Amino acid sequence: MEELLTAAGEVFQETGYENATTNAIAARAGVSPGTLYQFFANKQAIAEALANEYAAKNRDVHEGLEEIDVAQLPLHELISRLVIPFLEFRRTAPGFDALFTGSVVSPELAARVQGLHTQLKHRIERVIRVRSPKLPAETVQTCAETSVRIVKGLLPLALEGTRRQRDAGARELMLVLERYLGPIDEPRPRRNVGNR
Amino acid sequence: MEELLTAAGEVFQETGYENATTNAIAARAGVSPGTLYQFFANKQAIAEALANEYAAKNRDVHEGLEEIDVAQLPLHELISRLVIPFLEFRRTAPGFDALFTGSVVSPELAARVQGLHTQLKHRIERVIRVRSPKLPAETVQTCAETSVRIVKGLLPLALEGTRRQRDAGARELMLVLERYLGPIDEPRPRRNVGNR
Amino acid sequence: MEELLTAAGEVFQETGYENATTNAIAARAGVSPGTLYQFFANKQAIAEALANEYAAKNRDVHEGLEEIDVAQLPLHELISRLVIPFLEFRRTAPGFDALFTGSVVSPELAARVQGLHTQLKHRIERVIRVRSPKLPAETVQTCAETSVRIVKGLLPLALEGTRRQRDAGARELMLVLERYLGPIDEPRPRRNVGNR
Amino acid sequence: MEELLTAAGEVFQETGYENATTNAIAARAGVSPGTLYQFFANKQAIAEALANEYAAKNRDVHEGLEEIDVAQLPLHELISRLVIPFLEFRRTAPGFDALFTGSVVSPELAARVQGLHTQLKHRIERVIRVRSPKLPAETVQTCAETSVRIVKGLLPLALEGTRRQRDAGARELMLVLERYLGPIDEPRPRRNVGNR
DNA sequence: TATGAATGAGTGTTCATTCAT
DNA sequence: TATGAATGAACACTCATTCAT
Repeated sequence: MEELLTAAGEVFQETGYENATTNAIAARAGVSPGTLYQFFANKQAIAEALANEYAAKNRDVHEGLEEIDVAQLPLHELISRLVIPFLEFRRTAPGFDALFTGSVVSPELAARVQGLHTQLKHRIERVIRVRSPKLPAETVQTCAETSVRIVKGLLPLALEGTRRQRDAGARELMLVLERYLGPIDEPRPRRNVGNR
Repeated sequence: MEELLTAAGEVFQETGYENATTNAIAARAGVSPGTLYQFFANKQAIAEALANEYAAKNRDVHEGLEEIDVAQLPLHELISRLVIPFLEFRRTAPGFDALFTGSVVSPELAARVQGLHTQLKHRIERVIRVRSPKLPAETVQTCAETSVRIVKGLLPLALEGTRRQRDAGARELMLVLERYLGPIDEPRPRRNVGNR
Repeated sequence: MEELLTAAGEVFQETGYENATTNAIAARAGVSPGTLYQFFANKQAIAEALANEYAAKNRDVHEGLEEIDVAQLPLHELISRLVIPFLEFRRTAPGFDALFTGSVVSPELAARVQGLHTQLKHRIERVIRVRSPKLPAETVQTCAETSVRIVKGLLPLALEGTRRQRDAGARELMLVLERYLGPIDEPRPRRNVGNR
Repeated sequence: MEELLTAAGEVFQETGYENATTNAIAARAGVSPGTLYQFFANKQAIAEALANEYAAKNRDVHEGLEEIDVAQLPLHELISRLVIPFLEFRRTAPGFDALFTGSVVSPELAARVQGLHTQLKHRIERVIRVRSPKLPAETVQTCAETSVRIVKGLLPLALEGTRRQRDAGARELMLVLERYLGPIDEPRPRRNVGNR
């Protein structure tokens, strides 16, 4: 039930995964606890389903980004085009952080949540490979992993506080990425630009 | 009791703050639950004491760093001297992360834990001010805050996995910091070096 | 749940409020502890609900007593009509005394329990005012308060022991009240009796 | 240790027997819990010893009352001479009521406490026998028992509240006793009084 | 299918009691 | 003898989960 996942996301955000009660989630969704357990085997399954939903949403986040843009956009702008939609997605995914940064949850849930991390990392790997094709595979992986960690670490800055603070946070996040990735970035110049 | 805090750190690390039981902590420390409650008023107090202990340890971490080094060392080396002792400290502080990234804890505990963040931020602010005295105060603060977040985000990379992975993680962390801070860094050259 | 209050009354009677355990009450009622807590917020709430129930029962105890009887019945008989139903009620209110004479309970519970005392006192005040309308208000209050205390003090005599002992106790209680209230009692003779 | 019993009396008064903790009693007496347990086998034993002490004190309370006074004093005055010293004693026996009216304590403690009741009853029986020697033994016992209960019931009125309230309470207590015992009282007039 | 009352194991915490010093 | 740190059984209360309806 979509209602249930939405409710779960809200409750997770408010109280954290551990402190969230299944009864509270059911109540928030306007159903009885029994109903909840007809859709989800247990509390953990709710979190897993939520993580899956977020992963799916997340997958669609960069759909608008054409291959050619990835290759030719200046790094600064490319990062904008990557980061801003991601932040937008995060703003609509309550409870994401509660799962993402939650306390030591069970291994299965951790793995599921890790999926979001991996998903993001793969996307960044692809971008780097396109722009810097000569980079050794291992370096690409490291850079992608590091980039994801940077995003994770700076995310709160870009999501919390006033509008102004959030904007500053987002800019800071993009700045860090730009400075970190700049040295390994070798964008191919647009041909028509090169002509002139 | 030091034993109890150690035990608490371990249990927090293993299960997270919420899932840790006071009886488990007591058992780990080899005492009865009653004994635990002679030292700490309640579960939260244990976490607060632990956070305090970590803060104290953390304060001592950079004692060996002379003012003159802060001013004159090449950025790369300065970062080493800052990050490596910090990583060392973190390796001896089990449960630090369970508190640092724990789910929604009580405001008091959150404040106490936040103290660790602030402590680190202040240290970095001082360093930046010494090296780049012309930087506006606000920029200094932003850079420090961002640096702390970078550290937080990349820390797991430098603490988990095999020896080799951890070393690579630590190098990556330092690399990000160097690239991020490099553009604003204006170290004064050593005079005697300049003379020759 | 009525079952639970009954069980609570019994357990309170047997062990006193302080020593009664919520688990024991639940077990006596044939339910699990969790169920108990769906009806009552905490142990104290059980006692309060029980006191309320007793207060409600107690209110109904003298319904059959007509105003005209209060005014005209000989004192001896009036006291019978007041005391005997009250004793009857007490016999069906296990745990009443455990609350009434319980050790230092919380203020709220004490107040609730005090309500039973006050209720009884008000009833007696009304009776005295009807029969001795010239008595100063303060005297009425004092007499009522004293009467309640007498009842409280002699109640065990009328409720414990063999049938014979209880009957004797009840008579003794009524005797004390009669002798205490006799001197201030000025019943109006029935008119038709007086006329002839 | 006298200190310990005094402390126990105070703590019992403040919190009731059940809620009193042995540690609190020891602390109040300025000794360690271990020391307490060298004088008393357990918490109950403290209460028993306290009851014993009170019983001993209580025994001495009416020492000043000569046989001849008992026989010849007007009832009103005799009651004064009995009640007032008793009230005085109660005022110096903190915790007496906590035991006397405490929740359902263990049978042994109840018996010990009952001793105080019995002691008082015997004293009243003797008084009644002296003044009304023709009364059947059973009646004497009943009257004594009832008198004790009256005292118990009205005691709070004579011990609590302001000075004025306590005095009024004491008077009311004596009034009830006088009215109750008056009808069975047959004091022998003083001979020398008859001469004049 | 949806309900929601019922469950009961498990939690944080207390306190009468002990015993090594 | 006096200590007081340590004990651990027991309590009030919670909540993920079940199942008769």
